[in-house]
Amino acid sequence: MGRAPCCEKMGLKKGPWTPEEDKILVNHIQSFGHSNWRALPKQAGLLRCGKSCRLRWINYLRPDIKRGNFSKEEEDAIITLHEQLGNRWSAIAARLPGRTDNEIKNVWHTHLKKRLEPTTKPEEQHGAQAGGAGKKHRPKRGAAKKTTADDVAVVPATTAPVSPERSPASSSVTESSSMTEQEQEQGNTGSSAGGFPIKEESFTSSASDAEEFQFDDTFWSETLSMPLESFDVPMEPYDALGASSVGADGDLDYWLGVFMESGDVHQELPQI
DNA sequence: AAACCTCCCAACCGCATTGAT
DNA sequence: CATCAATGCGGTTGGGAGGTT
Repeated sequence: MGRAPCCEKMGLKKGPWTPEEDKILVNHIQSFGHSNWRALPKQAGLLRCGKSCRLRWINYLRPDIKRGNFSKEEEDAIITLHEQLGNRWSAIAARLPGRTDNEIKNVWHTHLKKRLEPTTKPEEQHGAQAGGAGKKHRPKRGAAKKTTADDVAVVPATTAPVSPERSPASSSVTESSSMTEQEQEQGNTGSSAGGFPIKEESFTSSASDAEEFQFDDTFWSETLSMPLESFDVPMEPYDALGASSVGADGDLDYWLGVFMESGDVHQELPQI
């Protein structure tokens, strides 16, 4: 129904986020949580709409996001999950800790989909015709661009438990109304995390703004073990990943290490 | 060495759903 | 019960970067 007016208001900025904006947003969420996305930009002093802030946070700034290329296991998991869930990216993302629906969606459309294309499976992989511009068979650019960690840092157990189960009965695809209880919990009712198991679980036990605050606060203080005031100092997570998407290698390793140690990641894995 | 082509990622848009009043 | 407001989700697009010719 009443659709949010969103960025139609004049003066609201659009387009790529600057490191400065990222900093402001992270700092604000870190301090006050994100109970109200609509009001958040005003409170934080950002010339963005709440929707944009939310997207930026969920897809990029959240500390529990795993960046870098997808491992083979993750890709396989996505394929399997997609067979079961269809294009319900948020539901798929809920089963891949650290991955966002947007990211998964991108990966799917960029290569997984092609890979599965029945008729042209191997050919396409080799680049339809090795001749021509011959661009298709080149190694993933992401690998060069991000050089990350990906294969190295990817949480090993991440995808292992993911695939097979999920009540066969519910495996029909694309039914928006035939969600399983699990999905409903994870995908839809996710108060604010929009299908992120890590956060979700943390929140479901409480589900109040206060809790969200606690989560963020706790998380940041634990992982960064640095006071908020020191925020002037460039923070690895978003700073390094900032608008230019500079290599996140170190960051990824760093965060993964932190999560592994804290046990947060593993707790979420056996989700299926 | 330059130009062209393709790919990938981040962000936006609009609709659907849910919750509150 | 109906309406409004806010959030969540999926589809689509634009810009930047890298590779090949």
